[in-house]
Amino acid sequence: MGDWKRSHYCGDISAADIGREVCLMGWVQRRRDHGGLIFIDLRDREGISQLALDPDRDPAAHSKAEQVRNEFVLAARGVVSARPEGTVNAKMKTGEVEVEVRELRILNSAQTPPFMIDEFTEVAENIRLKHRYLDLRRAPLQRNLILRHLASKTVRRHLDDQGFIEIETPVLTKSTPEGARDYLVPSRVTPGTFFALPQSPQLFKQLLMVSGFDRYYQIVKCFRDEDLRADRQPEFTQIDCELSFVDRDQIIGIMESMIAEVFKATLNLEISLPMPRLSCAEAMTRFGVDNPDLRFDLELVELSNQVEKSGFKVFADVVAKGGIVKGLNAKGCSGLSRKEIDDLTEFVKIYGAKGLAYVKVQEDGSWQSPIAKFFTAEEIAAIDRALQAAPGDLLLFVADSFRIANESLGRLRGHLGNKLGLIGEGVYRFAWITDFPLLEWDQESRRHVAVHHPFTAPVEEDLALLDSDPGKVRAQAYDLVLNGSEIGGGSIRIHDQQTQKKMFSLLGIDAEEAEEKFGFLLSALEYGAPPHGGIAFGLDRLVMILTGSDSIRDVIAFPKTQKATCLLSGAPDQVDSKQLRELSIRTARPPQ
RNA sequence: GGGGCUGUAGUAGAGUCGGUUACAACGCCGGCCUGUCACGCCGGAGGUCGCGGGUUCGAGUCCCGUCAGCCCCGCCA
Repeated sequence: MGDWKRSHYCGDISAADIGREVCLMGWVQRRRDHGGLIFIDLRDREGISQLALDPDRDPAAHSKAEQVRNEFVLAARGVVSARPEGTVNAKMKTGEVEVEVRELRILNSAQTPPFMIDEFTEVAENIRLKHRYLDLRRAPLQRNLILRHLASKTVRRHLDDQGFIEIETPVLTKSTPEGARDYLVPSRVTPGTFFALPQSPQLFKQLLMVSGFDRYYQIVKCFRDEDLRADRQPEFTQIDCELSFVDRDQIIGIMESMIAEVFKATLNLEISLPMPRLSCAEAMTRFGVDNPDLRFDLELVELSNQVEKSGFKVFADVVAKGGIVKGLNAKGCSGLSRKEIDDLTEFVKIYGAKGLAYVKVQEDGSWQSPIAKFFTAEEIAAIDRALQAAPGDLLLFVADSFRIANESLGRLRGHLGNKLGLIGEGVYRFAWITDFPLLEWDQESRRHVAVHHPFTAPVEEDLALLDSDPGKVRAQAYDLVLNGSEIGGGSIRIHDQQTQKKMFSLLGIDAEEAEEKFGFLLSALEYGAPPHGGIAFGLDRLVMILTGSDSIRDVIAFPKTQKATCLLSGAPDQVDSKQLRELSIRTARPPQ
């Protein structure tokens, strides 16, 4: 660069700078060589400016420009000038002006990149990931990561304003039972033992409350060794918060105003507060899932009463055995083809449903359906009434256990919302989901498991039920759902040792194991633990929604593939046998 | 662990019923061009059809396996 100093970002020069001498540095987006005149579009993170090189005016700069290729790194000194009449480019932010280059320096050359650094070229994701540093040069990912920064910055400012203190917690910590599979790190100093990477800083932030920090937050990496999805990476970032001497509503109030500020700062959107709330039970009843997408209706209706005495054995038997029948009215969809309905049937089978019954409501209001013949006129009228059926509608039914009927039809609801175009662009619908059950019976392990986590406090008036009917106990837990995606969740925590011990025992963790795995927490609870609670938001998911991304990978600088590998660095990889010896590690199976 | 989709020049695609030398575009290289802006025109180079096996006189195409990427189920307190 010599003694040259950049004066402006490429995207930042405008008509106000006409006549000014500038120095730009950036990458060659494009060179247009007219034999005489050469134009170069120079790009940096803020945008693109056109360099004009005239052989008559500056022959030295012009001849240097002849060697330039895409993605070369240039420094250009010159004068901002108005483009001649008729050559203004209205599509460009800087399209009114150009830089008449007086001096040009090639700061670095570049190989032809494996794909074009532009917005027009679609590239397979494995190639993008292998050359991630080039993909990150492209405008969409630049935009996403800059917006992510803006979101983080807003969160920090808001929480600081609210008296939160940012405190770091260990990344090398202790593996504890419950929850996701841990990533483990062997200890060299204590052979045969392992650290775990945190699934969340849960216990440490509670200990910080015991320490009296009162309001803590951290934007922090968390690690879960589970299979990946479009919205799940093995390492992800949480906005992690914990507060003392507050109740659920205070936490919700602080957090929803934080989220509203993030929307204001990133999308310039006003979110109306307070955000709506739904009990978990109501969400299940109306939408079949505990993370409903509220951007469209298509509500589910339970029809067990209407069909339990019907001649349609599939429905009647399910109800007789304690299951339920639920229906949903796909308004105006009676025109769906047999193939399309078969596809919907396949869709619900993914979630364990055995089938999908359907009714097309004809012009005269009568049913066209394989199951119509099993129902009396009264039953048909009752079902029509419950579903508010009208000519042209398509009624869909699933009969199964409570869990499967709700989940399969609830997922189908989401699928139809997309397929039928019921979801408007730029619409954001929040809901706090509250009153989750504390515990859930797990068939496989024949025990109760925590719905949220083992440190969640029961609703006070349900405390007595802990002994008599633990499945009925509600938790002081809450999730924030946005457009059908869970973007955050938290709870009021247990702050007395006796309740915490009882909770462990309900989860089938005996006193000895509780002491071994969670002894440090149990001890801390004895030394004046304040009432406290908190929440954690998935920053990646939030930014995914803010940027309209289909994949979490598009909001993470260096993401992993579905097989949890990094195509850029080649991680994970074998290590030197000396490293393994030092760690007292021997592998049972060679890598394939 | 399971279900599904995809894989053809650097990139993204076409390739019919199995049949000659695998196409055109963008990019790349060379030439021409003094107001373009995803510049234009002319010419050129570039292929282990993911990999392995099988069927066949003959496979990019059919079959089996395998690898990789993606979507989903399970899993994710």
